[in-house]
Amino acid sequence: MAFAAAFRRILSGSSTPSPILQSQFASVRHNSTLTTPKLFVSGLSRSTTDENLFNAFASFGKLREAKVIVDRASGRSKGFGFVTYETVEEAEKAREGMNAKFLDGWVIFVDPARPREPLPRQPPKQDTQPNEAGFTTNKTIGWCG
DNA sequence: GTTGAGCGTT
Repeated sequence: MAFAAAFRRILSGSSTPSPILQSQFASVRHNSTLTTPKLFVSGLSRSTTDENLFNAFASFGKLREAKVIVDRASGRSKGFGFVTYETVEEAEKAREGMNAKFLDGWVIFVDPARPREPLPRQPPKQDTQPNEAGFTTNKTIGWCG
């Protein structure tokens, strides 16, 4: 029975509203806007396909992509998928509207997806630290004879 | 045939 596991997942509390644990992606802020129109939907049924995901999230905005990740080896669903909207507001509405909701008999969890493709216009600001200091090779060794 | 944390195949 999928309902038992679903309720178990509800009571497990995947979205724990801890004010201390403020992650960049694991935060469920009711008043904040998402930074990406891409949503990560987990808790899907193993029978849920892209069409089910699309039909479940199509009511919140225009979907660019609704994909359920299926295992290439077995060809079945991995139990999670991704939903991409046109705008982040739609994604936010979808997240607030579909988080911890039922889909195909299972409770799904909607969260902002992690950036899989690094934007070519937005390079990760990684400051290159010049490690030149502290490694001055002392060639004052004149005793090597 | 089946059992539940997670971030995908372009």
